[in-house]
This record gives sequence, structure tokens and C-alpha cells, in this order.
Amino acid sequence: MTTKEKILETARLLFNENGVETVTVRSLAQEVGISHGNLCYHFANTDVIIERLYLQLAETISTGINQLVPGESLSLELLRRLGTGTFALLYEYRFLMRDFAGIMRRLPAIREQHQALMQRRRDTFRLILHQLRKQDILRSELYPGQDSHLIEQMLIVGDFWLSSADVLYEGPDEAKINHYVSVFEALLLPMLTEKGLQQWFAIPHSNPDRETVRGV
Amino acid sequence: MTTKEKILETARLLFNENGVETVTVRSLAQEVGISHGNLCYHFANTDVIIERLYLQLAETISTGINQLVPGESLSLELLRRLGTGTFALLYEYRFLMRDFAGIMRRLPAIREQHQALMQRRRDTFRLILHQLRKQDILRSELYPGQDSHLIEQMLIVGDFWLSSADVLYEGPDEAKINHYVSVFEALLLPMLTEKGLQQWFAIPHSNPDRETVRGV
DNA sequence: TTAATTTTAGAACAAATGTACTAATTGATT
DNA sequence: AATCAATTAGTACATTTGTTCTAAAATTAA
Repeated sequence: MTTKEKILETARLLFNENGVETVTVRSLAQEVGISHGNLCYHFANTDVIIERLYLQLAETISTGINQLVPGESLSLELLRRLGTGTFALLYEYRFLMRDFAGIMRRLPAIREQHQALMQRRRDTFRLILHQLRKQDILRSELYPGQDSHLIEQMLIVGDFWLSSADVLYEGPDEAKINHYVSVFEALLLPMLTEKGLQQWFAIPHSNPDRETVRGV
Repeated sequence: MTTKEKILETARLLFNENGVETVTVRSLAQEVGISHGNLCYHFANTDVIIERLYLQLAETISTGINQLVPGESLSLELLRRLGTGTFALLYEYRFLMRDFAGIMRRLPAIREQHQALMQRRRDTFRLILHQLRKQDILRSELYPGQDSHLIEQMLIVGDFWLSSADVLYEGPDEAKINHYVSVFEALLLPMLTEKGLQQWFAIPHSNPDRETVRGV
């Protein structure tokens, strides 16, 4: 592992543990085991490190999104695996969502990137809703604009379950991601058709070691 | 207005605008128009100011919660007014939710207070669900534990719509709160009975100047 | 091997911040 | 009016932090 990679990796762990505000070039350098002068040689400051880590995450998510092809058949089980993968990925970069406001304030460049990413996720969610309806798994809107509301719920829960969990989650750590995937999934369930509900009940929910896919 | 009150008020506005990390005893004192020595005489540091502001919010919310009496009849319109009031209140203290993680890290005392507050809100939500079912407005659970999922969704959306709005909301400011109240409300809608849906459709949704109630 | 380039450690400096302290001023009480 | 407590402004100091600079060491290329 090169020094650059070691720095990024250590920074990610340190950010996750202590938050972005408490990590300085000096404390990070010490954790990596190099001088802070050396660290500044590779990355001028912590801001550019945060930016790089955000790009890492955004790229991984984007490639995940592109795995979903319009028109391709979907199952609720596939969606759950996609969701679990995304949540697990987000968990590795959880400092980004936890210190969301502060980071967006510090790094306007990321703000725009994030807006674009969220737009792509919105489109993906809309695609999913459309496909599920075509397969008669999802009921149609109860009122005009319900889909938009649902998608916003998905964005909020999908991004900020981490912050909420920080204070409220009390179960075992291994079950955390699966728990919040269930909370997320439950946004969709009341809108399932009879057929959709049957398909959902048929998914093995007790097994937490399901294979996961990254992205979306 | 006493100096103490002036400090708290200015701090709240400054926190909302620039985030807790950027506000120092000096910058705050300057904004209030007093010396930083004087400010430290009233409040040792910014931490105790944050704590005081949190208590202000928590207390207001708690009194709002107690307005709901178990067994009393509910309407979706009343719930919407309660929701709007709470969202408006939260908006005035939005820095607390935006810089949530950082604050919880800095002030462990608040963390415990917040856990307790969230428990009370959970109980309130459960009470509401129960009462709505008694009035045949809400369908029963699709699966055991759905209520818990729904309540967690309500907590997450109810707390973090502010953070999401920071980056994603693009409409006019006056409509912001009502928009997110709708997103919040939409969590419940798919579970309404026929009767419930009819009641909901009868609410005048276009008028944003509805009277609001604080709390919950 | 030699020369050039990259990487590294450490020193130095300015700016900002929390905290403590002093002295002056104000306001209330007797 | 005199006294005491509360309030205020301003100073001082130690720490931390970002940033820059220098020189040594390590690595690579010729």
C-alpha cells in the first residue's frame, strides 16, 4: 500500500470514529505513522482528503446504479440485495453522512457533486417504481405526486439512517445494516399489490448473511 | 431583553446560519455587540450555550407532546397541524439537527436527553397509530413489527428533512416546511383505510397559511 | 556508480481560540 | 451617600492548527 493509500484509508477510519472536525493533519499523520510535513506533501490539507473520499464513494455508488438496466425484470429480493449492498457501502463512509452539513459547508465542490448524484438516484428509484408496476408488484399512486414523496422518503431514510442510528440504535452491530434496510424497505411495502406482498413474504428474512451487491 | 437572552438568541441565529463549528466565543460576542470576556462571564463557552438551546427546544416539544391525550379523538387535519407546528419549531433550531453528530459527540449530556426525548416521541407516535385504528382511519399491520418500522421512518424523516433540504430542496423558502410535512405525512397515507383516505382528501391542502400548533 | 527526482522529517511562523485575570463601571441596597 | 454585588471591557497567555520552508534520506533513472 502506498503512503497515499495508507493516508486515505486511515483518514476514512479516523473520520468515521471521531468525526471530520476533530481530525487534523497532525493527528492523522501520527495515526498513519508519518510526519505531518510528509502528509501535507501528499495532501495539502484534510479538505482534499475528504473530497477524495467522497469521490471514491460517489463513483462506487454510480457504478452500482448502472447495474440496473431499464426494462429488465426486477424482484423484491434483488432490490433487497441491492439495498443491503448500498447501505453497507455507505456505512464504510458513514462520516460523510454524519457530518453532512459541515462538509457541505466546507466543500462547495462536493455539494454540487452530491446534488447530481442524488438526481441520478432519484431517476433510479423512479425507474424501479415504474418497473415494479409493470410487473404488477406495486400499486399505482394514491394521489398525483405520491411517487415524488416516496422517493424523497427513500433519499432521506437512505442517507440519514446512519445519523439516527448513532443515537437510537441499540441492537447488535452486525444486525444494524439489515435493520435499517428493513426500515427502508418498509417504505415500499404498504404500496405493494397482493402479488407483491406474496413475493415479499416469500423472501427469507431471517438470514442476515445474504450475498450483497454494491451500489444504487 | 437581558444580555443572556440576547446571547442565546444571537447564538441560535448564528448557529443556524454558519453551523456550530464556525461560531466562537469571540465571533458570537462581536455579533451580540459585547466583549468576549463578558460573554464568558455569562456562558463559560459555546458548549453550554448549545446545551441551553437544546433544552429550550426539548422542553417546547415535550409540552407539545403532552397536548395529545390518550383516548381523545384525532383527525388527520389535527395531525397535520401538529406536524406543521413541530416542523416549524425544529426549523428555528435547525442547527441542532444539521450538526447532529458533532453535537452529540461534543456533548454527551445532550445525547442521553435526546434518547429520552425520542422515546417519548415513539410512544406518542404509537399512541397516534392506536387511536387512528380505533377510529377506523388506519389499516392494521401488514406484518408484525410494521408499526415499529413506520415509527422509525417517522423519526428519521422528522429529524433529518432539514439536512436533506440543505442540499436538495430547491423550491421557495415559504413552502419548504409544508413540503416536508407532506413528505412526512405521506409515510402514513398508504396505510389509511378507505374512510381515512376520504378524510385526508377532504383536508384543504392548497392553503399554506393554516394555523399551526407547536410540539409533538 | 552517479545524478536527478521523489519522499520524508522536522523546524518555524502566523493566526485563531479557549481560558483566566484585572480593573473599571454600573446598579442596587442600606 | 456609601457600600456591595453584578456586569462589562480589555489584556494576557498557553495551545492548537494550517501552512511554508529546509535539508536529509530514499528511490529511481541514466
